Amino acid sequence: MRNAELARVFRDLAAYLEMEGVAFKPRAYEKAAQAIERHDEPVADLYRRGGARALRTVPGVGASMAAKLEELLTTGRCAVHEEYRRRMPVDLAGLMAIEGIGPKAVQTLWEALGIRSVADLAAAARAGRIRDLPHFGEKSEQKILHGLAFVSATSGRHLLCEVLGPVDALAERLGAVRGVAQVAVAGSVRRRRETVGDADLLVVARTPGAVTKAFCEAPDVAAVLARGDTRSSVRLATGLQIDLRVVPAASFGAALLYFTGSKAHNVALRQLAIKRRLKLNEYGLYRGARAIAGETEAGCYEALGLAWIPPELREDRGEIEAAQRGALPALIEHGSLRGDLQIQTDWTDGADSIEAMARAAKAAGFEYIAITDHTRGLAMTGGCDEAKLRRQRAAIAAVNATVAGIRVLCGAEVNIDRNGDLDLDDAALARLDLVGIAVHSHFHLARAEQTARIVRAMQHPHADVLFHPTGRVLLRREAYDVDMDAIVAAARKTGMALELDAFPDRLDLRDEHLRRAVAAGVPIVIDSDAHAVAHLGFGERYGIDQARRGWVTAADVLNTRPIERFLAALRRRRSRAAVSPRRPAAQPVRRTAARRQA
DNA sequence: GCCGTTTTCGGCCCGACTGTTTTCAGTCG
Repeated sequence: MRNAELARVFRDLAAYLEMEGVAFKPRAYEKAAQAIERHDEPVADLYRRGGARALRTVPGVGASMAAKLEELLTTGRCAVHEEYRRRMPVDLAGLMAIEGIGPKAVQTLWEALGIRSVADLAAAARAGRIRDLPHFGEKSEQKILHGLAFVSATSGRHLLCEVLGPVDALAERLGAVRGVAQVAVAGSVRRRRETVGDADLLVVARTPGAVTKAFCEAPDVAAVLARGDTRSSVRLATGLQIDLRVVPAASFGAALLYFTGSKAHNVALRQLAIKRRLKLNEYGLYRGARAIAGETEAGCYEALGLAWIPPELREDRGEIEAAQRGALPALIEHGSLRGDLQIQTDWTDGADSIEAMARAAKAAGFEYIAITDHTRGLAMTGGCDEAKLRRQRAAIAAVNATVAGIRVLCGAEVNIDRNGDLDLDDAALARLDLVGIAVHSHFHLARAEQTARIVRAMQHPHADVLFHPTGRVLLRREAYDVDMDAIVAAARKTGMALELDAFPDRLDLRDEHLRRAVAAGVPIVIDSDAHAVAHLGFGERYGIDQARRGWVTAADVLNTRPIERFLAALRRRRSRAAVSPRRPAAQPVRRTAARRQA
């Protein structure tokens, strides 16, 4: 059993206990579920090595939970969980994924209307049967319908991070088949879109039958949707559809171009070809009946008078014109990051210690990191107040003294309150090497108010970086309504950096916002938002991809710089901010006023 | 149910919002 499956059982138990009104236990199960999910190695391996005693080394797992884990790992079942499920056989995770629905709502919906699934809920809401339930009303019903619409609009799509592994594994499997000359991943996966609907693989092979067989009979395949010599299609157990195309070597480049897309990019390229009295399709670039390119992508671009365009840019957002002018950006490369500036530890809601994070970051090749635990406004994480930060400063100094080869900076992820004030006093902020500021509450303010609140926080002279600027969670929560042009303008004016939070379900900023920011000359930082040692690679793995989609170069990113140059940039920003006029007091903002600010 | 540099028993999870209510329950971060 994988960690994610074990965690899921514990999450269910937390929800069932919550329904019973049991105190404290739900939180305990929730915490343990999180620890299991984040645990570096499979908990199953831990058990194999050290038995039930070893299970108790997972934080939040004591005797009772270790026994349940042991039962799950040895029998694949948990009697308590099954008993709950027998009494209330509902899709807990699915229903609770809808915004505004928690354990108690699930219970009411089940007991009053027999709702078991998201589909049941949709039917009941559309029939107007929700509004008459106790503690529900017309507005709750509307909210559920809205939540359902959001879930269905995103369903069928997958996070890039969940797709890369299985797709690469399948590509590797095909590459090992005799007679296969080339394998490539195409489609939106190659363009590194943050979410993908399906994946495309391209193969050049002398023996299409053998490749097709290896593809359709791969271990993860749940269903074969189509099976032919040039095109096959399967669905994995995760629901992801993967298409395979077998193409001749002479057409490989043209096919790769065609199947990488985007559609808009392809249309623009074909129009360009027509202007030159050429024809571009998935088999090649043709003048009359004669192919003048097709074997390689670069050859196709060249014959169209273009430099080769990196896949991340192929969205028809000006990349073709830039390629014509020879003005494509020198995109940031993997391996460019020297620092990671958003890291949570076990001082708040992270899983690992400062020292463990420092050692892991050093091993990953970082030269510096900033510890940025939450502040007191985020009470649920045990957020730091001024005194706790003073103690942490001493702990960080101790780590700097013992761990050589990496510099650990004192920072914080400081909460922005409703008025745009920060929840630490100025003296404490001034002592920090790096002040990240972030919104964690009041997501549903009107656009003008939300924007004004964040802009006001950005004007604080001690603030260095705006963390996860839009607050979105991919496939789960929309970004809050904020005027990004106003945020970019404020960053430009204050010299503040905007973060690309590379946690794979955030990727916040998104591509277009990154592009606007760098066009305005706003510095970017790319962070992992690590809550555990295993997360430290996120910046490198997902952040760089996303940054490339945003036309970002290494020079735009502060944490590509060596530590001294990085710190110098922060100092320049702070001295600049210190002489700028006092921030206006918080006051109700009219829509027009916010627009002028932009 | 877990945990321990005040504790092996007694704390943990708190504040704000929303929608449903006329004083509160549920959800969220």
